Amino acid sequence: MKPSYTRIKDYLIEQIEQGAFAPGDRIPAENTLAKEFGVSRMTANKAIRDLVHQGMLMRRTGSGTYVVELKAESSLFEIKNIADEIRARGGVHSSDVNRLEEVRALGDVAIFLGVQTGSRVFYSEIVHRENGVKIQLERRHVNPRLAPDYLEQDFESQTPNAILVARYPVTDVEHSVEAVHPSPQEAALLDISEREACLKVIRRSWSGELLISYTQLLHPGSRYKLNARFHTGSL
Amino acid sequence: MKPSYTRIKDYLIEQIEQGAFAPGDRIPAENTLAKEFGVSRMTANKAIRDLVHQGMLMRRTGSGTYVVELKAESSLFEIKNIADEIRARGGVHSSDVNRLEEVRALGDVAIFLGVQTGSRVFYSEIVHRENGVKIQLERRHVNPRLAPDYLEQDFESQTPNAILVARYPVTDVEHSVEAVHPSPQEAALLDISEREACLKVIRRSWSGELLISYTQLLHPGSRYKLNARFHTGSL
DNA sequence: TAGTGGTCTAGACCACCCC
DNA sequence: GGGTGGTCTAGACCACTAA
Repeated sequence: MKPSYTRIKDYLIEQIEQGAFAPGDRIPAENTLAKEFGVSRMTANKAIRDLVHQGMLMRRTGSGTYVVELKAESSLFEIKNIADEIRARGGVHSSDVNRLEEVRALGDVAIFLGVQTGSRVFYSEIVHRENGVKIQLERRHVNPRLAPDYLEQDFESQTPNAILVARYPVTDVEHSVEAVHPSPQEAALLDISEREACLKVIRRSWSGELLISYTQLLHPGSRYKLNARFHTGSL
Repeated sequence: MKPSYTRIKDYLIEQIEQGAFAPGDRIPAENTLAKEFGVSRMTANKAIRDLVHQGMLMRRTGSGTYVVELKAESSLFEIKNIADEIRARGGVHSSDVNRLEEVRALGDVAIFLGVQTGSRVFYSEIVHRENGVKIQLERRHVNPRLAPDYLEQDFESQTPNAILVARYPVTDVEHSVEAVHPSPQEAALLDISEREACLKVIRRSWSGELLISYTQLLHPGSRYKLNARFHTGSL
C-alpha cells in the first residue's frame, strides 16, 4: 500500500506539470488539502515538505505555499550539445561547417586521442551561432575506428555531439577550462577582437575504455558563460 | 523561544563534531532521543530528518540512523580547497588575507546568498599563491548564521573552504565560469596586466537547503587552468 | 482579524532488520 | 521477537502575513 501522502504529492506534481498551478501561484493550504484528501494535516504537511525539499514549491509563513519560478539553470558541464542548450534558452541555433576532413593526428591531438602520431583521424570545425551571434568555435577530432562514417553526416541538421552520443553512450568526460586570447585566425572565425578574453574548453569523452573524441571549444568571453551544478549528497 | 527540535539537532551536531558519534556510528534511536529530551517522537524525528536532509546522517529502516561517512573530495569540480590542490601538485601554498570584515550584502551578493538586501554578512578577500606566484583572488561572502565565528578563524593556516566544509557537509555546488578582463583593482591585487584574460569562477555551495557561501574566484589565464572529470555511466 | 505555515503532543500500526 | 524507522491521527498553540 502506497503511503497516503504520495497521493497528495502526485496530485500536486500533476497539477504543476499540467500548468493548473503555474509558477508563482499559490497552492491550496495544508488544511484544505488535508480535508480534501481525508488525511490529517501532518500528512498533507509531509507531501508539501517533500516537494519543497525537491525544489518544486516554496513556503512563506503566514502567507502560503507557492510554485517555484523556473530556475534559469542552463546546461551544465554535461554532454548536452550546444544546439539543445541554445534551444532550451529559447534561442535559435545555427551553424557553419568550416572544415570537415581527414587529417593526421599530430602532437597534443595524437596524445589526447590516444592514437599513434601521424595516424589519420577525422576533424570537423564548426562555428555555432545563437540568434545569429557566433558563440562557439568547435574543433573536434574523432577516433575514426568508432565512427567510420563521421564525415558523411549532415552537420547542418545535427551537431557532432548528437551524432556521436547517439551511437556511443558517454561514460566519462574530462574538461579543462582556461581563459585565453584568441589567435588571429580564431578571432576572425568568431568575428571578435584578438583582445577579447575567451573561454577555452577542452573536452575528452569516453565510452567505456574507448576515447571517442577530443574537442576544443572556444567562446568569446563576452558572449558565453559556463554553468554547472552538482549534487553530491545523500539527501 | 527556540523550537525544541533544535536542542536535539544541536546536541547531535556537537556529538558528531566532537567525534563522540564517529562516521559510520549508529546514533540513539528516535524513541531514545525523544525520551531523553522529554519531547514526542515526532519532534525527535524532525531533528533527525533535518540532519539527514543536510547530509550529515543517513537512515536505514529497521536498523537505525547512522553518521554519514565523509566523502573525500570527488575529483570533480568540487569543493577541493586550493591549498590541497596546490599541495597535490607538489607546490607550496601561501596566502595573504587582504580583507576580513562584516559587510552589507548588496545587489547580486544578497540575491545569490539568499539574504535580505542590506543585511550583514561576512566577507573575506584572500590572495592565494603557488610557489610564491599569485594564482587566485578569492572573495567570499558567508552566511553569518551558519558560521558566527567565521571572522575569528586563522586564515593563514586554513583556507575558508576547509573551515566551512569541516562544519557543513556540502551537498550541492553551483559554478559559473567565464572569461573576463580584470578590473584595475583586481589586476593590482594579482600583479597582472589589465589586458590579461582571466578565468572568473562563481561558486555557490549548499549544505542541504542551506546556502553556505557565495564565492568569486579570479585566476590569471596564464597561470591557471580548471580541470574536471566526470564519470556518468553505468558501463 | 482570519488564514497560513511552524511546531508539538501522545498515542498508534506497520514493514523491515537483526538476533 | 524486540527494536527501528515509516507513516498516520486528531487535536493544539503560536508567530507571522495580509486584508
